[in-house]
Parts: sequence; structure tokens; C-alpha cells
Amino acid sequence: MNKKQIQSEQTRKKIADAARHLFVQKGYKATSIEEITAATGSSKGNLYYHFKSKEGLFLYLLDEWDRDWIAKWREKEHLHTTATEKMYGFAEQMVREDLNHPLTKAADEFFIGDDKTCEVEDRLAEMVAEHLSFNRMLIQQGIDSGEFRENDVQGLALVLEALVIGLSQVSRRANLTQALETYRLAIQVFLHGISQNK
Amino acid sequence: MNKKQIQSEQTRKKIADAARHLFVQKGYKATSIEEITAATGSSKGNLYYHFKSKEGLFLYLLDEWDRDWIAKWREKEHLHTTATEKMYGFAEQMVREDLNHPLTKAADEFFIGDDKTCEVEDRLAEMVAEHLSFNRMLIQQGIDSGEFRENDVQGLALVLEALVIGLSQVSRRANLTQALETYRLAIQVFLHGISQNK
DNA sequence: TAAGATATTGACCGAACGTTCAGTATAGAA
DNA sequence: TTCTATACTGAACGTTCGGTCAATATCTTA
Repeated sequence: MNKKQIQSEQTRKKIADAARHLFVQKGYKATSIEEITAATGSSKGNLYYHFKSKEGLFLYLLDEWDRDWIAKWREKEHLHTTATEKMYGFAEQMVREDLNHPLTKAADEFFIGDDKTCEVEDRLAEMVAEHLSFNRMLIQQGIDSGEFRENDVQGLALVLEALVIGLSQVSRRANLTQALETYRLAIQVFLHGISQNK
Repeated sequence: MNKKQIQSEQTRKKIADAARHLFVQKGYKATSIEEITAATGSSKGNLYYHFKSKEGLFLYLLDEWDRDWIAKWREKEHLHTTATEKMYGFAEQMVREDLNHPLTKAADEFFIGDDKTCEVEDRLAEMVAEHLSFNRMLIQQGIDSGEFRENDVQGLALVLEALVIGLSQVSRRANLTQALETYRLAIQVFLHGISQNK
């Protein structure tokens, strides 16, 4: 690869990294192009040379995030045998790789806002569906193995999604160990409940 | 009261209602003053005659919401005897009175955003603390009565808060019956868990 | 009814933001 | 070295938005 191509790709990566960090920290709308370029040191025009638009940049980050997440999950999934273990692993990856990932905060802005492009809307709907499908699979697995009680799987998938989204928001300003603790407790509650009658 | 005063108060209420509806539906930033005035039929200047600023309007809505919520809760609290029943009642009120209340969506925007006034920041921190305190009380009550297993109360309060926040987001585009169902299931899971081993 | 207080209007302002573009710098090809 | 495609710059543009204000309408009071 050319020296120029390498440098170009580095710049692209630099912009993407800075943007990801800012989107995650401040949300989509609250992050300005100017801030992103200020964080990279390169110029506004250069950002638009590498990315079609702000939406396009965000979309790129979503895709990247999605690919990374699934890859990392597949890497570690086999370490967990039971569905219960998988659930804790799921929570752990959520916190470790992903605490405050772009989706949680920014996707919501897109869903509600009226300035979204069809392309983004479709992609987001797709991602939420994937999430719910993932949750359903995880839960169904536990039910099949007898770990979890028979129940409304779709409903539980939704509840789990809600829990994860809420946890991400509540933990946004917490440090990693605190967040991990809260996530673990949440999953523990989700799995075992707090009811006394056993 | 004067005819003029009555009309003025009606206008004020009309603006507040429209603003609440829009904030709840679209979030804080995404809702423009122009939209609010368009929804009320009155003018921009008139809004600024009745409210100090956009932030002031939002703050007013938060206070109003808070007062209403607590009043309604106190009204119905005695109907529930056990902590378990209270928890369901809590969820029901959340959905019925409050599905997508201003706090959930907009408070998050304020917390992260850098354009917040100290006054708003303090008020929001106060409200979150109140929420957690409320949750703690509810949970502690259940533990004292033997309904809930002994556990980390502060942590559980945080988890419950996360659950409620997440549920509100997930249910934003659902109808009331669907939302109620999801909330009930979530509380049921929170209370009893999904684990098989009893 | 006249004067004054109160309520309402909408054009306007300045700042912020996403986006564009004419121009410059640089690395590889010829 | 010269030429060209690629990488990059930053001033400028159009739009949006929160907020202001002088003018006007409406109601109360004396």
C-alpha cells in the first residue's frame, strides 16, 4: 500500500475514533462537526472528504460497532456453557466493550427526531430487530436447557433490552468497576429475581 | 378572578400542555419554540411573556410533573398493602400517568449536554436522588416485610431505575396496553426472576 | 369614555451548525 | 522534473433556533 493511502486511512480512522468518542459522550446532535475536527486536528473539509455527511459518519460507526461487537461475542461465546453464564458474559461484554455505545444514546435521538434519512431509519430498525433477536435466542436457549422458567420469550427479550438500555444510561457517568457491579446485579436480578418464595 | 387573568392562565396552560406533549414526544433539543407556538396557535413573543426561557419552561414542567406524580401516588398508595402490590402499582402509575414523562428523555439530554444552567443541573440531580430514594424505600419495605430477599438496596434501587428508564424508552412507540403488559412483565421479572431453581 | 395595565404579535437578531467549494499541498507516475 | 490524482484547508453559505422588542390589541379601572 502507498504511503499516501496509509496516511489517508490513518486520518479516516482518527476521525472515526474522535467522532465515536464524542458521539458516545455527548450524543449525536450535541456533537458538532467542528468539535470532531478539533479533536482530530484536521479540517472540516477533510472530514467531508472522507465521509459523505454527519449521518454517514454516524452510520459508518454503527456498522463498525456492530461488526466488532458480534466478532468479539463469537470469540468468547464458547467459553460459556450454560445460558446463565452467557447472560453474565453478555453483560460483561456490554460494559467492557461497549458501555455507552453509540446506539443507546444516539439511536434514540434518531428514532424520535424528524431529520432522519430513510437509510438511517432502516438501518436502526434493523439493528434493534437484531438486538431483540439476539436476546430472544439467549433466553430461549436458557428455557430449552431448563435453566429458565417457561415464559413469554418476546416479552422477556424486550424487558432485557429495556434493562440494558436503562443500565447504559444510568451508568454513563459511573466508572468501570461500578458499572460492572451494577450490570452484574441487574443480570442477577433478571435471572434469579428478588422474590423470597423459592 | 378577572376575565383577562383567566384567559392568561388558560394561555399559559395551553403552552405548557403543548410543550409537555412535544418534549415528551421529541425530546428537549429537538422541540423548537416555533413548534410549541404552532401547536398552541399563539405567538413566540407570547410564550416568552409567560415563560422566562425554554429552559424555564422545561423546568416548570418538571416541577409540575413531580408534584402531580407524588400527589397521585399518595392518593393510591394506601390501596396497596404489600410491597409487591406497591411495586405493581408503581409500574402501573408509571405507564398510565407518565409513559414517556419529560424526565426520562430530556433529563438525559441535559445531563450530557454542556448547555445546561446550574439551576437546571441542580434540579435534575435532586430529582434523580428523589427517584432513587423512592425506589430504595419501596425495596427496603419489601425486605423488612420479608417479601424480598435481603440484598444490596442501593444497587437494586439503581437497577430498578435503569429498568424504568429503559422501559420508558422501549415503550415510547408502543400503545398503552402493550406498554402496560411489558411493564408488568418487567416488574414480575424484577420481583420473581426467571430462574428455575426455587 | 379615557387612561393605564396587561396580553399578544411577528419581524428581526446573532449565534451555531452542517455543508460546500475554490484553492493549496503532497506523493507517486511519466 | 513535470504532471496528475489524491489529500487537505478554511472561509463562506444557507438554514435553524432561542431570544428580543417595538408596536398593537384587549381588558380593567377610575
